[in-house]
Amino acid sequence: MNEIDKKLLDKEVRPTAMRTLVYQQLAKQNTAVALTDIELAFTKADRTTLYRTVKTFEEKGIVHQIDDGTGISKYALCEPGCNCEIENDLHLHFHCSNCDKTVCLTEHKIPQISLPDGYVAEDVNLVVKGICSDCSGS
Amino acid sequence: MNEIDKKLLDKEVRPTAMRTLVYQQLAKQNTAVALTDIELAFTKADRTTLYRTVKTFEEKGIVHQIDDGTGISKYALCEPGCNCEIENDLHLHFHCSNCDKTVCLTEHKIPQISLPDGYVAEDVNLVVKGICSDCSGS
DNA sequence: AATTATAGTGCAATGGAAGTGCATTAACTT
DNA sequence: AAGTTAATGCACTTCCATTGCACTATAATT
Repeated sequence: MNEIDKKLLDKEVRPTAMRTLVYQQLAKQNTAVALTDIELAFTKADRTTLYRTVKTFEEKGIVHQIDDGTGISKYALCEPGCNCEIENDLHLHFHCSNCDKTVCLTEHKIPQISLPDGYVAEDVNLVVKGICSDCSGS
Repeated sequence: MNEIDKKLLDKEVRPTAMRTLVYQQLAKQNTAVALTDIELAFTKADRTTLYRTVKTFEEKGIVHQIDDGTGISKYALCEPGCNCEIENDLHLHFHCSNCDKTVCLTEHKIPQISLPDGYVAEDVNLVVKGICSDCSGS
């Protein structure tokens, strides 16, 4: 059994051929990808399957969903350092308005936020928009 | 001429009847509203008109658009303290996962974010999700 | 090994929101 | 009042997310 299947099993996801391939594909990326991107990579598979595969991954904590403000959900593998479910360990995301790519800045943690009385925080989402290093040419 | 029309003119927006009404409606809210909400408040007006009205307001700095992660754009009037266009003066938003309302926490500014080399920030969006004061019952 | 149960996949269709083109109407200008 | 420009309403399109149902593959049971 390969590494990926072990990881899937570890997260209580049955490692089907499709799921292994999708995981592989996600692991290749250095940016967060939209469902459409995955679709393009697997022209033979159905969109619904990919959709549900990613949803399953998300529920089981294998990927995290990113809302970068484009209106299109992006997904990225949860890295070892990415404990999405643990508060105060959330990283921020950067969306480049030039190349339209979204990257996880895993090492950049979101600072503690103070809220007014009565507000209970459960999740924090921080997206910075601008020009990424590839596009700024520096 | 009433107060609202003065404000619209001040922002270089011609104060039509529709626009004045939409402004009025937005001023009534204490939460950010979706286009659908505005639509429901003006059943006689066309959705496109409301859509374009809000777009115009946004372009002219009368309202700001909020992406609270639900995938539906919300809008809220820019308050005197809300200088959306000026960087580092962005406030954060809170989305209640119980009542599904989004509020502007105008007094809570977003802290300065440090980015890796080559990244240029143009806009920052910070949304906290959780339970609002109305729903937490405290 | 055959049978049953469960989970995964593919196809088709729906729904919701955003956005566009064009004709009509209202509002300003001279 | 005539002409120009902006605003509005209607119809339509597009895009992504999501669901229902049938079919297939996988795992469990006998």
